[in-house]
Amino acid sequence: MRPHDHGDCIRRVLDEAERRASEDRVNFTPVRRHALEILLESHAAMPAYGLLKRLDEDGFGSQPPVAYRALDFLMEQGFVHKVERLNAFVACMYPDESHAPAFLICRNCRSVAETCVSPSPAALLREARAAGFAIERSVMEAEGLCRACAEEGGAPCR
Amino acid sequence: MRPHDHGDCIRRVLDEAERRASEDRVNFTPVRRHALEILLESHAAMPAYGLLKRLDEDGFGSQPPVAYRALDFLMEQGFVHKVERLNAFVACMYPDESHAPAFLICRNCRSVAETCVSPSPAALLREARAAGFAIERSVMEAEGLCRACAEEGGAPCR
DNA sequence: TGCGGGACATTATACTATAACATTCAAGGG
DNA sequence: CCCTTGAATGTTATAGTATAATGTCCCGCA
Repeated sequence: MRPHDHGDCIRRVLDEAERRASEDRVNFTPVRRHALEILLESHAAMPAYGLLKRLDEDGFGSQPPVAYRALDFLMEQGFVHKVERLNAFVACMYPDESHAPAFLICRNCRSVAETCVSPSPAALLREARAAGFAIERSVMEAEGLCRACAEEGGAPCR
Repeated sequence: MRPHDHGDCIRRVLDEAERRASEDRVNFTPVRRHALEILLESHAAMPAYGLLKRLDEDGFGSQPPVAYRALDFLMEQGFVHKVERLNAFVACMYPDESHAPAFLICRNCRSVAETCVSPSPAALLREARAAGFAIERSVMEAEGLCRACAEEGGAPCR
């Protein structure tokens, strides 16, 4: 992950989410908003039970459905993606664009860089058409080493 | 999934696995081989505990490590892939080629068609390079409706 | 013969996710 | 104003996925 002004980065996404939520008349409740804020704190993927722990500490309840319901909502709205490879969740960096997310997952520090590939890569679309398969969503997950971790023990990405 | 001679399909993959295993001097033990056979029975993804049940019925033991150890081996050797989206496993249809697997996952019948995309799609490689990220493996998972299920209640794919 | 390593057995436990049902509360129609 | 309705949340229980840790067996080899 390239260094960046993370405060800006959070604010930008949060504002966009706020805007989209009110526009779509969906209910951006405190627990949902706070869950998104927590996920935005870093670009690392966070497990559901990690999020739950944070939500609990902040007074939102301690039972699994608290976290999973917030996550379900945020994913439906496209504010959060699940990184299947890690069974963990990250805030979407492009909440304003329709896209098929692609993740660069660092196996060392678990940071997750999201880059969008076009809705679905052309090669895959071709294959799918040939097989008579109708793609509804797709995701790409690549595992490897991020720049910081490759630079030998460099500070973990933020 | 297009109709095909599944007997041939199984034999072909099993032979190739056998060949590769002896070539690489790895130990293709009965439980490992049988696990692969079970996964080859259909192109649907099978959960670890489903595989475990089958292995148990066939006399290979009933504890989770039985299944997970066999799966770990088969994945290391590239004979089996994990479909993260389903927490389930499928036999690889291209055990003789190095590839980044791409899955077309039917949300209705859970059939999984594997198609290989080149080691990593060009667009993603470009993004990764720009971010200083070194990709080690990647996978693409697309969800949708397979031909059989799209043809309204058609027989589930085999 | 002894040793080293891979495979397997066994027990226990950690982690991930959802089902099912009760409660609350706000918006809208009669 | 009251009632209905539905979304959001609270609460309890349980299902499903995966690994840790330790010990045993057996085979190849010095």
